[in-house]
Amino acid sequence: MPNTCLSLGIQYACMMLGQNNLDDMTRQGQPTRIQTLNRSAILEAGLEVFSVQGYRGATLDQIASEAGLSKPNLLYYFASKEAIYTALLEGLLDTWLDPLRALGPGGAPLDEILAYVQRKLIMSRDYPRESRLFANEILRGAPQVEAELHGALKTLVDEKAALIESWSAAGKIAKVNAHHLIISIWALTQHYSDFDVQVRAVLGGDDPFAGAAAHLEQMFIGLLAV
Amino acid sequence: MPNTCLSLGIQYACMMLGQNNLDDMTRQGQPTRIQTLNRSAILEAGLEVFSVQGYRGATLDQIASEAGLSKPNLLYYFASKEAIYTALLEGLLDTWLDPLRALGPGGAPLDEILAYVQRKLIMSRDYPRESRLFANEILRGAPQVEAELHGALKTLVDEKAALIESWSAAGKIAKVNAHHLIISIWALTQHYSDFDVQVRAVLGGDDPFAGAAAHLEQMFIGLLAV
DNA sequence: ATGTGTTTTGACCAGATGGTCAAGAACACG
DNA sequence: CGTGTTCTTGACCATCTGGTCAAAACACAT
Repeated sequence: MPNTCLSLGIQYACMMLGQNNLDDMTRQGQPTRIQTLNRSAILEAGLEVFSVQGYRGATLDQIASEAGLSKPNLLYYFASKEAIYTALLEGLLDTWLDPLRALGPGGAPLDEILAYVQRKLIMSRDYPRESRLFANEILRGAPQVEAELHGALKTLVDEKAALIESWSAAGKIAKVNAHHLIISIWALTQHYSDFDVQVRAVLGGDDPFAGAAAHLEQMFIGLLAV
Repeated sequence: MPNTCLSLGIQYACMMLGQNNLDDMTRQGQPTRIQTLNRSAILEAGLEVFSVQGYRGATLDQIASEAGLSKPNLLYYFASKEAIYTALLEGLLDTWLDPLRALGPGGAPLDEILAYVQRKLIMSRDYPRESRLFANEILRGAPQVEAELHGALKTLVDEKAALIESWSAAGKIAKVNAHHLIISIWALTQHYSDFDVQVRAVLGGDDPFAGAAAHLEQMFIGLLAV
């Protein structure tokens, strides 16, 4: 049943761009066990390949072989190379911002920020491929996520920056430029995943993340303590 | 004179891999005016394209068109795509480390480090393409420069880290992990070029580098002042 | 076991891509 | 001007790459 458009009588779905056969099916009900399995295998493989090679550098053959599927089979589950990439990016920024969302007025200001730094560092340690995928996308000029950067990202950052600056103004932490503070937290934590091979070369045998946790804590205490 | 190997009687040169015609010529004397011009136009174009697209993502056609030359003409000056890329990377790490080399026992310890931070930030501002080229290479796993990372880079960093730790031990600056200090300087400064589009999205209209200079100074004074 | 819908794949295609080559155009220089 | 060298390019090639398709293989409910 290659041409679902006509054989199933759901032509309307085929008017939408970027569709593949599966989009029709999933619209009708739960994905099958095999669909769940293979789609996630493809996304996993795509993450592996895209995060190292970037969008243009990655090939469907690499992804297919990494996923243990044939290339036509890939394209049975995703309409195109771009669809795989988009599926990966979709929601990634969202997940990436979760640690920042958790920063709130609940605890002591300094502790809130230090906890954010550590959460972000742990994400770099545990999800380096996601970090690199994102880094590749930004290096290219963020063609796929630029809208989100100016939308969701900026909104959230502005909100959290306001909170931090209120702490600053109240004398609970040192006076800082809150936007640059947030940027510097990203820079410092993501560097340990994105530049992993350089960091490890420089450190010799030491585990980067143990030393990083201590160093970053020291940095932000020095910057923010009053 | 396409086949220089036989027509000039310098077969020995052709035994070396990666040679092109020009390598034979330049071996014999000064490059001509046109050679100097075109080679640098190609490197400039290659920098422009590789820094955004990465090695695999860049195409000879893009580079040729950016350089205002035909593709066969590119390959008259460089033996292959890889040769262009290698020529760009060659020496880049070296240049990249110049600011660190300049860090020495001459001035007041804190000033030396702060000056290094500012030099590095200025390089990010003035040479963002070089920074991104390097970032792309590292993200890929540094296939072309891994040897240099473990060699020249590590040696220099170890040397400067020892100097910084001697300052630390003498109580002239706070006690810090000097390796992580250097890494954090790289992370913070390079982030402003590599993640430029994200930084600008978050900051709105503000010039990133003005704010960055102040923020980084504040960070490292907070960390290092005794 | 049979039939229906799902999943998989070998063969194929068009366009892109890195690279070659022979011949012509431009140049340097006596 | 003439001539040997340097420079440039149109046409071409093999391979890679994203993507298509029809048919075969499979899963599974009845």
